[in-house]
Amino acid sequence: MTVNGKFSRREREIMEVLYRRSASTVSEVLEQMPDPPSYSSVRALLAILEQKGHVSHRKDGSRYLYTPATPRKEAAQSALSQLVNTFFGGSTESVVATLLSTEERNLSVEQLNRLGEIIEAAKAGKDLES
Amino acid sequence: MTVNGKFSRREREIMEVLYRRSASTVSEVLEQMPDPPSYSSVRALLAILEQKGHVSHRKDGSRYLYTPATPRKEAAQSALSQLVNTFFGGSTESVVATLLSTEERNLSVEQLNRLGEIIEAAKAGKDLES
DNA sequence: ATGGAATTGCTAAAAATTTAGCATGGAATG
DNA sequence: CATTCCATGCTAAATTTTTAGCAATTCCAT
Repeated sequence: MTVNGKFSRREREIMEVLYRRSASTVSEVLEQMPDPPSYSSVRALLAILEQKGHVSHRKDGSRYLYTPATPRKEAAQSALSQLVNTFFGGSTESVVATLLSTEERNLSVEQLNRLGEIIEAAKAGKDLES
Repeated sequence: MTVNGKFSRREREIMEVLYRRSASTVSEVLEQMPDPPSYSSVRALLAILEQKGHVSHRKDGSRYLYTPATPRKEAAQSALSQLVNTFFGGSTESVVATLLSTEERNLSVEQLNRLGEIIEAAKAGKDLES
């Protein structure tokens, strides 16, 4: 819900940049934007986002560094559940399957092994509960 | 990129509903919307989305059934990569880890087993390549 | 058939988003 | 220093999004 919520198009674009890069200056945000607007626009949008409480800034010399107000981890979980629900009917399995099958993301054997371990660990955790 | 792209807030909300439910009438979309606008608005937005090529409609008796133009599977992959990149630095492992930790309580041992199998299968596929 | 309910086609207006640009102040450079 | 470059504070305007509502049409139950 966090990067979805009620953001406008540009607001969302900016939030995404901030989550990809963490603390960023206006110019940095601008550079990372697709179909980038003017410098002025980015500034205005950041100000709005700040006023709404989604972003905060601190001074770094003469310019500002902007960061998302809600921590990446939290936002990530929220965005992930949202996505699992809209596109995968809430099925974690489907997500993992898709994640592995997507060609671009061709995983090495080592990576696959680590994923296996993650799952084993989860199973182990499960056992403790019974 | 598909449910992100350049959608406005309402457009995005509507697309998400359509991906959750596939073919839907205007009223159905309306019902599923958070902080729902008027019936009129939904109709207008659907018309715009259609004109832009993001949804299509067919007649069902006297009303229209709307569906997303790009198939769910495709949109899902696209949205997933987008999310993996913005929040997880492109790391599939992190995503799986988060997926399991967020819903660990809800995943049964059987589900975990199936996930393990999915990974084993991917490994097997890998072997064939060498 | 007939009245009511639901749905679409349109058009116009309200609201929100997005953009532009001037004025100002600090930092860096020569 | 003086000048140039960047970055900010503001304000106003352009554009897009979002909403509202009337008229016409179809469907359904009475």
